[in-house]
Amino acid sequence: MNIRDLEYVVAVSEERHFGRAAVRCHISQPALSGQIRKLEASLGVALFERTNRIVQVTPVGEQIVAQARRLITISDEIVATAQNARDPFSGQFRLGIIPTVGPYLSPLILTEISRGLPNLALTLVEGLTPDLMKRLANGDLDGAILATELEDPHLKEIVLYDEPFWVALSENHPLAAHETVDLGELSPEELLLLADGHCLRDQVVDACQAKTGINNANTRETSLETLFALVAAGDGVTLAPALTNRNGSRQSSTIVMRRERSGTAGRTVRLAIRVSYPRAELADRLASIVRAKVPASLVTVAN
Amino acid sequence: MNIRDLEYVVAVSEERHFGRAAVRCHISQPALSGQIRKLEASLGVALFERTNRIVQVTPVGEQIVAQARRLITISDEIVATAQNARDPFSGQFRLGIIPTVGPYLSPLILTEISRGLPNLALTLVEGLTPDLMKRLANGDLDGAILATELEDPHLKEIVLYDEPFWVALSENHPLAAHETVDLGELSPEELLLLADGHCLRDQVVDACQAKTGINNANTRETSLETLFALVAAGDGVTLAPALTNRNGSRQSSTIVMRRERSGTAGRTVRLAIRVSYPRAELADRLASIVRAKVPASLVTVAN
DNA sequence: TAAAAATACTCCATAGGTATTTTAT
DNA sequence: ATAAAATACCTATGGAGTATTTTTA
Repeated sequence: MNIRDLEYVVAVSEERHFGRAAVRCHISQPALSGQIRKLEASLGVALFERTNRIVQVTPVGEQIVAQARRLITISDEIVATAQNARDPFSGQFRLGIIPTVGPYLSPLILTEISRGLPNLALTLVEGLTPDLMKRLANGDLDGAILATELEDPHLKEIVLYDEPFWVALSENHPLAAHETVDLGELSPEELLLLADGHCLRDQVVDACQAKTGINNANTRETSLETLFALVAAGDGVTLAPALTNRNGSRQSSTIVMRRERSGTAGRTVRLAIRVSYPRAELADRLASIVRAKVPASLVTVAN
Repeated sequence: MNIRDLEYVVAVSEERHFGRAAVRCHISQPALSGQIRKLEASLGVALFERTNRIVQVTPVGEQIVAQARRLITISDEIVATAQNARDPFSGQFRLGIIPTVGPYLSPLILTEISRGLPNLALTLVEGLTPDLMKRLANGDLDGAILATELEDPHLKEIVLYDEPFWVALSENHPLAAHETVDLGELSPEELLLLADGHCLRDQVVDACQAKTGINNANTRETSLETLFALVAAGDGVTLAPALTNRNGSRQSSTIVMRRERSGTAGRTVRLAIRVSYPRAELADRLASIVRAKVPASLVTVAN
């Protein structure tokens, strides 16, 4: 057996196609077929059932793919450990980030990261929470910026900041005249929500205690940016995380944001990493940069 | 990187000697040196600091050795998964067993195991609890029969049976005349104990509530068998697990065993395996054989 | 018949061997 | 002086390539 062979197995199990898996592994299809075949022979079990049209993973195959993923993650972590020893702040870091944080946080921190960590190759990956968590646990990502609790015991979090929700209104909306808005003053019908899968959707529904009365009519399958455009157009209102605040910006003069009166609605943004991730020092450093660069007027920084 | 290379690293870290590590890995010393050297080059860090007299593991080396151990365990588990799929009851099983269980349980089960699982290559390894737990977690063992709680979250247990403690006395001892013995009737001075490290020692001390009054004078650095010889010779008394019972045996006519009156003193014997161990069916089968073969007159079988 | 995996073969990188040298105590 | 790791050099296994064939939906 061989770590590379196991990577081939994982690739075939994901692609369900020897040719595409071979491309992904940067080898030829016959080489991949041969290695898989030899591994199956040495293990004495068939990992895949293939015809010329379809590749299926056998039940044992599924088990071994899962074990192979764990093994490959450790193998990557050995490389990360070595990298960390050579220079804790160099090498690669693949950072996942959810869509309701990414566009607002990235511009605040990227300059300082490339200034403060010039030898770090940071790769940003935007995705929804469940996908990012899976990829983080898989070893596909080194860290992820999320806004929900981590149930997975293999993951741990570094809290970054608490981010209140503001009410986003058209400037023509009657409530726009007030300094603050009570969530009770919003009608469930006018509340616009992101699609399922966005943690922000659930958090906004929670905050408005609007479990009843919410239906598909409230949902827009778009980004937060597009939702703002709809709000500006008078299509409705929404709750938005503080970092999206654009009061006073020229581009969006028809939208205004008002503080939520109770000050309790909000979310906690954190950096999630695997508990076994060996570069704790680097993760802490990235967290510090975020905490330093996020405006204290809008969010409450941790620690 | 390479799984075999990582095995070499673990071997060198344990032997602290390239020559001996090479023997253990069944390769020549130059081959081992070369592979380690190449791995260090590819990782960019020194794993070992060697002079011609001494080999030391660097701090990064220690981290990587720990990761390598985990990786190798998964690699072995992949093989076990395949073995399990081919035939759940064949292949190898390395079973640890503590010294106060081994000699009494083994003869009861080995025949049935080789009869019921003819294709299983069972290897018995006798050792003290902490050593067996470490080796089990390391992947050195596939299972271990222990009599203490498992704190390690990577391990889980299959309860085998509850085994009461009996009082072992010389036949000339005054209490030998009674059917049962109250632990309060034993004087702390005459109580003989195994050495530290045997879980039975602590359990006996607990059962006798004899924390005070126990000192080195009670301790004999021997096996339970030798302790019985001392008891037979009138050197003292001890508490012994039920399966050691030899009332009526010819060889040891001068020792008698009496039930402990309250019936509460005892221990739970269990089969410990890693939670990630893939051959649960095999472990369960081994546990069933133990439960079936252990005399219900002496112990309380689980489930 | 067409797409995909398997087979046949060739090549070369590298793991591992033996013989020897270097090094530090 | 000696034990042990490093170096030099050689061999052979096996991983990966290209060209081609087989297979089945």
